[in-house]
Amino acid sequence: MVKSRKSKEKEKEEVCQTIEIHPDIVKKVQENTPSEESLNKLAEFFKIMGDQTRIKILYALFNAGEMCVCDISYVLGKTQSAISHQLRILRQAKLVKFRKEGKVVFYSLNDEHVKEILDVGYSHIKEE
Amino acid sequence: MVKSRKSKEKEKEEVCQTIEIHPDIVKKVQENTPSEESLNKLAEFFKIMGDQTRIKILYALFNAGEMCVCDISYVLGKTQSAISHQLRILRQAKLVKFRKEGKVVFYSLNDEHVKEILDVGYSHIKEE
DNA sequence: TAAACATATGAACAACTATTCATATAAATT
DNA sequence: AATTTATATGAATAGTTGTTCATATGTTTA
Repeated sequence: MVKSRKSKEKEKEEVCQTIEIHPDIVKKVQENTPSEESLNKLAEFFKIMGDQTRIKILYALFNAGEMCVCDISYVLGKTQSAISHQLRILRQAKLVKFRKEGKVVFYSLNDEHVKEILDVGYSHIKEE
Repeated sequence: MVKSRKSKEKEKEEVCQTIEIHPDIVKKVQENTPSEESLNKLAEFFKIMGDQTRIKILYALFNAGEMCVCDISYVLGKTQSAISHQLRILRQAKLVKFRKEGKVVFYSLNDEHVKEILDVGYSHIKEE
């Protein structure tokens, strides 16, 4: 069912004419791609990192080590409510952990990866 | 203006009573945080990674090396239009590059970082 | 040059999300 | 016990985003 348009080059047959696709490429891609569930989780993870407020919270926690909600609100210039809502999301994603001391709740990064990912992202946006 | 509630431990004064914050912590965070512009770009970058379709495209390109739009559509089971729209976003973010050969447009990853970031993200979601 | 094809794109719509506002909970202070 | 303080959370809203549909662009083939 596959019609290769050109075979000048050996591996260049993945052309897509009349809705027919070269099966080798398709197979290769399908085999090496993580499961649907993993891809879901991965997208979900990046989605959580993809918000300015949350990025700022993560950077603040990295620099301070540990901060209470009120401090974060002050530093970021956002309402306590907005910060609390975002902290809940970060908590559920297990990107931050917390510790209660009386009324005050201290948040900190939960994971070595978080800074690592921020760094890789940073070096990407800083390149050119 | 700052009232430290407790000084049992030296560095634990970042408590936030009556809207007053310990200035040392605030200063430290403010000095070490990337510029507003960088944080914007960073959030924007992660936002782009935070979509299942786009993640799948990136994985497919990584595995195949190079793919035309129609191939991608077929592998991901999405319409050509949906894929084209997402490719435009990936293009604008410089995550993919393209090469035209007649009618066909071949896309590939533009950046070493892309796979690196996918990997770091993957190892995060695979941990527990 | 007309038809077929691969890709791109604008508009519309539905789904999602971040913030605000009001209020709840829970701990500390008076 | 009542008040103050720190944080959490539900509901409402405004803004954003991904997909679909229709169509445009540009290339190849007949």
